[in-house]
Amino acid sequence: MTCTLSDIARQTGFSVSTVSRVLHDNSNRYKIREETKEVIRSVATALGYTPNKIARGLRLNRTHQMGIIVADLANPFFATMVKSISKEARKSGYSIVVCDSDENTHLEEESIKTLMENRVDGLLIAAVGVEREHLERFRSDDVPFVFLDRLYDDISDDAVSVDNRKGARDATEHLIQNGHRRIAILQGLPGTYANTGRVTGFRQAMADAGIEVRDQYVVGDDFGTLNGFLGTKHLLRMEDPPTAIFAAGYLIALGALDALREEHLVVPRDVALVTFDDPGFAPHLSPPLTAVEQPIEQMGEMGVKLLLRRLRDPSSAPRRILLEPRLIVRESVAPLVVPA
Amino acid sequence: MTCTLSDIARQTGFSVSTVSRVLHDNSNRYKIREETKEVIRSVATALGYTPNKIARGLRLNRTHQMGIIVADLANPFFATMVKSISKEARKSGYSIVVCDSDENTHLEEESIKTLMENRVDGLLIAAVGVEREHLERFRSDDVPFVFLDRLYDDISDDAVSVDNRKGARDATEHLIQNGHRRIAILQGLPGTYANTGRVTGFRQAMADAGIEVRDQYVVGDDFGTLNGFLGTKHLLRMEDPPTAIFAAGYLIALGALDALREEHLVVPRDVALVTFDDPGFAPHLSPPLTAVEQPIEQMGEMGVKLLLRRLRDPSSAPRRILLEPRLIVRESVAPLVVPA
DNA sequence: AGTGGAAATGCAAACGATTGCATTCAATAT
DNA sequence: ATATTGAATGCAATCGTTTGCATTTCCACT
Repeated sequence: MTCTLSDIARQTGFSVSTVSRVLHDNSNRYKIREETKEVIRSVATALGYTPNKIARGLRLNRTHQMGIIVADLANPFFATMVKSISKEARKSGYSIVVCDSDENTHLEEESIKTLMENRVDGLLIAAVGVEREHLERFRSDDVPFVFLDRLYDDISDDAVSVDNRKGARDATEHLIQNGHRRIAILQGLPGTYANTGRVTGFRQAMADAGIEVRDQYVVGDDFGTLNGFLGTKHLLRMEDPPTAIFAAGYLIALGALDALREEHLVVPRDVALVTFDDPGFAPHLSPPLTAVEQPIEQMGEMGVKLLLRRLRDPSSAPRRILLEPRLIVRESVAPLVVPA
Repeated sequence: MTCTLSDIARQTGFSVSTVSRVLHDNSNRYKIREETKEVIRSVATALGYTPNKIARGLRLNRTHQMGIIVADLANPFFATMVKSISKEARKSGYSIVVCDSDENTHLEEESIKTLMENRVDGLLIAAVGVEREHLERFRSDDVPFVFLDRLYDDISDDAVSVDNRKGARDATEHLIQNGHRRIAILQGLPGTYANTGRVTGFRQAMADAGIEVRDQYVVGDDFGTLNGFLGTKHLLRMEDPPTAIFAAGYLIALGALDALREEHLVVPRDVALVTFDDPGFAPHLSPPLTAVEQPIEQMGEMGVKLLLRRLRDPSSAPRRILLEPRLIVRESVAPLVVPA
């Protein structure tokens, strides 16, 4: 039996308007006698009044909900991101409606449609990232989008991501500084924002050090574990195998680790390994994995802030923010020992 | 410029009622001429009509949103659960509003309040699980609760969890069958539903095998990594250290692994290790970890189903479902070799 | 021709809030 | 005494739907 403003009005003898003003309007535009405020407030708590955001949303055209779409909630990366979004959104009185697109463009489109029907005030989206036509179709000035993690180069919305190039460069330089020259990269899905950045950073670091990157040292085509496993096996079978490997994602690194163990190679003694992305369990692997940590929480937080800013000031210029990742050195890279 | 039913009505010359019936009512209670249906539908798509669920929610007193509260979204366990909830909910046209209580009773209460204000149709909650008074306070027949994973023994709502006792028994029996007698348990937070069940299962298995469990073999007080680390260190310092360890959660197991490595003990040669909970990376640890896998997806799915059933039929008897976990044998347990 | 009934559609109230524009009343100023 | 003012409150429209109850039209049947 939820109670409404008019229930309180009836009980107190005041009008619905007055009750509404006492309970919800904190701008001091209306003068209400202290005494009546008290009466109304006490009756409200007595009846257990819970404001109806649905009704308010209809009237004000603001639901105080934001929509979130991520490509895979079961991925700790996105889960952590959603957690930080939730925390930041709550601070401003927003709730989040979460959708999982399951790395599927069609479900992504469905999700957008649903969120639009729910009249969310804005949308944070970590897009699947291959196609984008369906995104354009829903762009409207009414409901702002903020892109997270997975960007499109020429998109004109607010966006937050991580400097993939920088992270990859740092990781690669770390290998180079440890004396490695024959360095391979296990890449993710070609054409995606993340992969392109990471491969580019890798190449830059190699070029800066004056090392040629051999074509056969660039292997893989997917961010999954199996790809890391197969890619590593492939590398190890070469007549001139690499002494160090840079994995473009943590699942890839797990696959690499499996392959190396299966070949009875010890990390870092026989092969050095660095990975992009630093999942929580990385310190507990053996050896603890050297990894590029992404500022995930910060990304979620910034995303919410950008969205809130746009809701306040819809005409402000869109911003694109690149956060800095950080190389965390643990024990999976050792100086190269040159065979005597 | 979102378009409404009345925009379509104006364009087509029909009344709002008729437009509404064509676009949303698929019960054949009203007869509408085929021809007018077509006209209305085509104008609707031409104008890009998006139904306003807020308005509809107000009228029908149904938002088609369900609220989810989990204790920690960054925990892969809950992330996976939310993912499966999202999938199952979408099938029935429901969206999910997600809150993270951060293992904090006060935030949990706040979350419930927010979700109530949002007028979600029902609530799925993986509770923090120590206190419960705040939960009772919000119990109402209007908004049904379904408890997930973390239950209270005497609660009268629908609930789904996992058979912790059975899982712990299976794990312990596996150790016993491998010849172990001196078996320790690293427990989680005492007093929580999960911990109690797991400890009980452990004790049952030991009792059934006629092995006495020594008090000093039951250590720990928290589900975190540090607790696993410290607990293991403690066990290893004993004059009569255990030959096998059962960890009540995966973070505990990670800590145990760290401690064992630090002591230069090799799993499973020197110490056997089983854990409750089977995170995705368990197969990639060295050694691959033998673990009790929980049917997480199924739990989310069942939770949604229970909630939907109750929404359809509010007076049906509450059900409490216990799902079966499954021991996955990998390589962290070996037969005990008795020193000659 | 009159009646009954079905088919097709419209009217208007309701859901619970917000808010511009009255209205009432008392106090102060002229 | 009257006009002016401001404080305190109420009226009623509005947001976009849904739906019970008309209403209109038309056809079939006696």
